[in-house]
Amino acid sequence: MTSRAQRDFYQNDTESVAKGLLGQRLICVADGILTAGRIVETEAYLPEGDSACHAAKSRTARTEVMFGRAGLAYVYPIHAKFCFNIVTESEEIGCAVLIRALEPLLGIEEMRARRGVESLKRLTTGPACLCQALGIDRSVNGIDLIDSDHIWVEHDERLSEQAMVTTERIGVTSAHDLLLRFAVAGNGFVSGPARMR
DNA sequence: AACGGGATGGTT
DNA sequence: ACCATCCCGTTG
Repeated sequence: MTSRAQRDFYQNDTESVAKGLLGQRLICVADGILTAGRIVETEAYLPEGDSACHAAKSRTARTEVMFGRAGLAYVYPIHAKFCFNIVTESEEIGCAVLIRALEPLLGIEEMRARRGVESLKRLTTGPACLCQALGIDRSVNGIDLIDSDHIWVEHDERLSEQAMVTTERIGVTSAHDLLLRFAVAGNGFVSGPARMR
């Protein structure tokens, strides 16, 4: 049984969506090859009071999709790599959830080929790593996850609060006080202590 | 046109 | 701890 996440799932406050995405499956078809992983780590970027949110700084060509409808993919380049986000809340509100890590489920050999590494642990741990593994690039920006046959989210188990851990976000240089990183407690594919700053 | 700083990740 | 690498927003 499979059920794709619908618009109403994303049309929610960003923190709730970030938590709700934990345990769900991200499916991507790139170059005719399907890869998938279980979402185990996310971060929320809020429309208000969050100086680390791209949309909070400026509404430009880069961040325009963040102001679009919930369920759109927001892919931005950084350091010659890409990060994958899902837009949340309402149109004209700039916010999104960053997907930071997956547990590989399908297409693992293709992930290895794309990543150029053998280690299962290193395939999809880290936002740019999972993009490379799934074949997510600039062309994914703006795709609607609700009706795309290229990339979407399927519901799996809904995690309890006790099954999650909450921490500060990784790599941000402002808004350190906000606890907006969520991960599956004890999951080995969550980006590790070495990256906790 | 020039400049500087990343929501990174791999290496030393 | 360092830095490769490049895009984007800002400034001049």
